[in-house]
This record gives sequence, structure tokens and C-alpha cells, in this order.
Amino acid sequence: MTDQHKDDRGQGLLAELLPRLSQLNNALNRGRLFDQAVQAAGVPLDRPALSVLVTLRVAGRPLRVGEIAERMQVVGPHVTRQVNGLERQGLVRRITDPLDQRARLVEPTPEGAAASERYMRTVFGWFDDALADWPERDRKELGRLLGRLVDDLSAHLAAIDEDDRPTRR
Amino acid sequence: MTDQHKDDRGQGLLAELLPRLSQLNNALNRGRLFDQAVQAAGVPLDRPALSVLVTLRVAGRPLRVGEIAERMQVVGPHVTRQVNGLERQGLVRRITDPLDQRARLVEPTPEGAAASERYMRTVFGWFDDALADWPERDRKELGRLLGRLVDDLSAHLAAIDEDDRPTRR
DNA sequence: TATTGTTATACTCTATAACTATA
DNA sequence: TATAGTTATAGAGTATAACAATA
Repeated sequence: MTDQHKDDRGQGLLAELLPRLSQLNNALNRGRLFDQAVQAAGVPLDRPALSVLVTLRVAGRPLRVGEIAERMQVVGPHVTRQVNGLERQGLVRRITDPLDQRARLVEPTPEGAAASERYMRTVFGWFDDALADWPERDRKELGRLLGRLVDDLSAHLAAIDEDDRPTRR
Repeated sequence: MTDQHKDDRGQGLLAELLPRLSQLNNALNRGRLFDQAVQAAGVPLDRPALSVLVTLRVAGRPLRVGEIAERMQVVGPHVTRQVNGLERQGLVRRITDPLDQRARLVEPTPEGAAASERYMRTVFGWFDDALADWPERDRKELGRLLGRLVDDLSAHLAAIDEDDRPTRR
């Protein structure tokens, strides 16, 4: 290993962090940790179904199937399947978009909203505990910088993705 | 929505960010973006196989199968399968650990190391570009805080996971 | 007897293709 | 003719169970 960090401008830090972030993400979404949180939700839900509920809760408003798919970075039919299951469990409702008869708006029922609420409360409790010793200033600063990172990176990656698209003239 | 952010101590920020981080992670590991980066690697690799190569490169030393599995947050047999494929492609080598005849040390060949190098260079290039306008101070600060977040959270989640373990006396 | 890894198998998650209805 | 969603099917990714070898 001779010239590892030639001329990176601070991203060497991210280079090590990125895999670990991914690892953290996996730890939260697989295995016993997920089981604990989903148990707190009080409703039998698998990962993708819960992901739909969380997506709806984060949005704070009813979403179309296509919107859910985009936010989850998955494809339409997958969302349809999950929504079918959630609807059967009485956790979401499907209403026809009054503005476009083709589209369906998906919204959580009170039961569904309560379930995702309990799930997220558990997960955020873990964060609270892990950051308990941090000075307020660092927490604020991390939130600010991380927010900007997500914004800038999302925009940039979306642009790359767009450029890469099979050119259709 | 009446009392959304009752008494969180700054984690309200993370509450919104967590799903978006997950979304970013997905964007990088699915769809066209991944295809672009893997193409830069110059070797036909699927996601889990590439994940093994990246894990080895981040570690900077040969790893045992179990170590790879832990870092990838997957289970042993899954790693064995990927290593089998990578070995067939001549991208990793398996050597018996001299200290323990049961264990195998997996190390990238020069070809494997070069492939993961090209892949990661592409991805980090995206980061470089996205953060190009950031003041040096913010980049440094983000690296510092994010590093601590990952450390503290990893430790805390590992502890929770351990506690939750089916008690075996 | 416990640990490291492998093989064989089953299951979960997500994508693609073909179709329906509305625009 | 294009868009939103659904249904049916196929594939990728990961886990569980049973086993072999070494400690």
C-alpha cells in the first residue's frame, strides 16, 4: 500500500465510512435488531411492508403507488404487492385520486399509523441512547451537515443516473 | 399531526435523515448507478461478489470467511458461495490459515484488487463531485462527526443485539 | 465437545413482461 | 398513444439445516 490517499480532498474519510454506513443499515434491517423493533410495532409485518408504512409516515401525506416506489427505490409491482397485504391487514387504505382516475392514493389507517409510530419510536430510541453523551452542538452540526450531504448527493446521483439513461432521442 | 417533535434532543433531524440515507444506499446498490460503477471495474461481478471484494479492500488484509460474513452482516454459507465464484474468476485466493488449520484466509489477487480499486474510484468520484463546493472545514467536520456516529451507534446496536440474544444460561 | 467452513436446500425480496383502465 | 397501476412469473440474494475437518 504505497499511495493510498493521493489527493482526495477529505473524502478519504468517507471512503472508510461508506462501507460502515452500509453495514449499519444492514444491521438495522436484518436479524434480531429488526425483529425487536417490529415486535414493538405490535403487528406482524415483514421488512418490505414495514418499509412502505415508514415511507408513508415520513412523507406525512398519502402517496401514489409510483411515489412510494420511487422513494423506496424499487419498482411499481413490488409496491402493489406490499400494499395489497397491508390493505388486507387493515393498515392502509387505497383511495382513487380525485384528480386522476388512473392513480391510487395510499394512506395509512389509524392502526397503520400507530404501528409505524411504535416501530420508529423504538429505532429512534436507540439513536437517542447512542448519542446521549454528545454535546448539543455536535448533534446539531451533524444534522446540518448530514442533511446537506444527503441533498447534494441525491441530486448529483440523480443527475448521473439520468445521463446514463439509454438515450431515446 | 399535533405534537410531532415532543422532546427529542436533536434527533428529529436524524429521524428525517435515516430513511433518506437508506434511500441513498439503495440508489448506490441497485439499478443503473451500480451498473455504471461495476462496468468501470472491468470485470463481470454481481452485487454480493463485489461486496466481498470491497470488504477485503477496506480491511486491507486477508480475512477469514467468518470475518467477511460479519462485516457484510450476512451468514457464513453466503460468503462461501461468493468466494467460490470469485476464486473461479481468479479474483481472490483462498489460503489455509497457518495458525488454525480449520480456517481459510481469503485475499484478493492482483486482478481482484485492481477491479475493486476501479469500482471504488468511480463511486468516490461521485462523492468528490457532489461535495466539490463544500468548504474544507465542513468536509472535515462531517467526516469527524459521521465517524463518531458510526462508532457509537455500532457499539450501541451491538450491545442491544447481544442483550436480545436467546439466553443460553 | 466447540469452532470453522462447506454443501445442499428453502425462503425472502425485487424485477420483468403482459395486461387493464384512464388520460 | 402515453401513463398509473395490477397480475403473473422469473430471478437475485440470503438464510437454515446437515455435514466434515480441525481444535
